[in-house]
Amino acid sequence: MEKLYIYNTLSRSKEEFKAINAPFLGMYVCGPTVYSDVHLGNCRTFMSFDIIYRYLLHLGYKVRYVRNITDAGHLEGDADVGEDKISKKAKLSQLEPMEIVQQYTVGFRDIMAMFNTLPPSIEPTATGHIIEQQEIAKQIIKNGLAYEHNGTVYFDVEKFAKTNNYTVLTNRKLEELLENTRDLDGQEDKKGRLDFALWIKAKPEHLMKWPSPWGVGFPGWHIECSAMSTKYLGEQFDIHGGGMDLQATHHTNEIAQNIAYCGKSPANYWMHTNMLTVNGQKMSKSLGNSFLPMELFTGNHPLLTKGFSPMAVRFFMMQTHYRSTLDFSNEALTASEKAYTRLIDSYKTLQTLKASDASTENVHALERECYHAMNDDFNTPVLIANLFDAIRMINSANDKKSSLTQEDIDLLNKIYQHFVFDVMGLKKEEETGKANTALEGVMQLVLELRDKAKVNKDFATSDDIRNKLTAAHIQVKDTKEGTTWSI
RNA sequence: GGUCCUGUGGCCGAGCGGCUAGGCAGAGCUCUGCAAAAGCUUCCACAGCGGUUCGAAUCCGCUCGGGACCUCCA
Repeated sequence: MEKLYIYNTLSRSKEEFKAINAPFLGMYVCGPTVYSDVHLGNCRTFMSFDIIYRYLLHLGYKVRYVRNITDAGHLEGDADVGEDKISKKAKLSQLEPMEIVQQYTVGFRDIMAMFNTLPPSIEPTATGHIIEQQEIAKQIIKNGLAYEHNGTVYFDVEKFAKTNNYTVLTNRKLEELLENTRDLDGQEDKKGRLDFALWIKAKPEHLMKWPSPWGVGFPGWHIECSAMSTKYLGEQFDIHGGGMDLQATHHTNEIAQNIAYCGKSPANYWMHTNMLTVNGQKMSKSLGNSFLPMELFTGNHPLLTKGFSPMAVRFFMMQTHYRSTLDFSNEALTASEKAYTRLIDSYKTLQTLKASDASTENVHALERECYHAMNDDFNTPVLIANLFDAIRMINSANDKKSSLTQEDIDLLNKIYQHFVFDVMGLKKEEETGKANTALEGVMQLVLELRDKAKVNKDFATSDDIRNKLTAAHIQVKDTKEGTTWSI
């Protein structure tokens, strides 16, 4: 079996993947902060890791995939002095913080399900692990790498950096970081300018707070991931992932915390997904250029001419490698939608193919190429290019311009099952149910009437029916085998 | 200011020393009552200038763009 290569941010190169304890595999991905609707950029990250998760499963690994829900501790504004995002939203909406959390967690899961991403094995929350976070903070203090001041616990970055490489993930020099860190207000309690909070003293008006050895407060943002990854995956596990924007601060601090806590760097492979851009600029909440998934599905957005189905969007995302920026536009989406439709239509054609005695195509080579693409750091764009070769084979055979043996047809079916449905997580978007059954009947009737007109050479009538169906978004195709329709 | 990424045809995007990426759009042909679909063929590239090399989109240098991170965001 071909080896799997993964780009590791730690080494800035592709490395052969070796699981610590195969076939078991632990993967942690930083999840969303549930204080507002997920925007499309988050979705891209989670879809990328969904493909990675699915491919690892396909390869036979027993993956424990942990993706947290940040429901406390993530601050608004400047480090350590801003307001907790969820508390703030709760105040604005006059709701309990946990009502905010519930609302957006449910919304997030709904959207993820629409995109057909598999749920993680464990989806732990920060508020559910306050004790664990305090325990880690205590141990880091005990180990001499954190200190308490006025009810807030800070991580001592400069002390840590004396014996450890604090900037493994970014390759920056500590001195430069120290020089360039902006002066922030209200942080006179810190010893070093790079120090970050493990535990933050709560002001009286703060809504989400818990008792601790240092007084009433709430956890810092970074420590939740250290606590939950350690709890569910152990002190060392295989893969840690997240968006690239988390690399320099969140993940850097997470590694420092873990090492300060137990002397071990948490993950062997750090994977970072690139950003979604709009007109070349990062799509982000703060820039106000973000898209909500629902706006995309309905087409209710100034930059869109129409709505796009979740599967078309998923396909669109996969046409770009996860480490490249993906520029988002109506035109690009439209192109992907058509390509996606061809991919699925071709699968339907495959089900009707008749086998020949001899084959003119090398389907085995194609399958190898598909694996080769995915083994090369999950290269979905190349995988898709290969799948379009499969489409060509299927359509050619359907047109009797080439031939496939039954074995080839079976293998093509297997390729579709493995790569299109299992790994890429695409699915046919055909509604089933009563409404659809009724529509089937109506369409059969309409097409019969049209066929009669055609037989009578009454093309005016047959074209009229077709045009009106087209206007109703029903496409009619006359093939040699008869007339087909699709929505 | 620092760290890093990036510049590929009308658009989106792979490739990262020699071998057609792919998709969408465009053109032609085949099929067809006409369409559509499908198939085949085809047009359109590697920001610029130098260098290394038998050979560079791919490596190196410079120039000019674009972006990310260093403050909240996946």
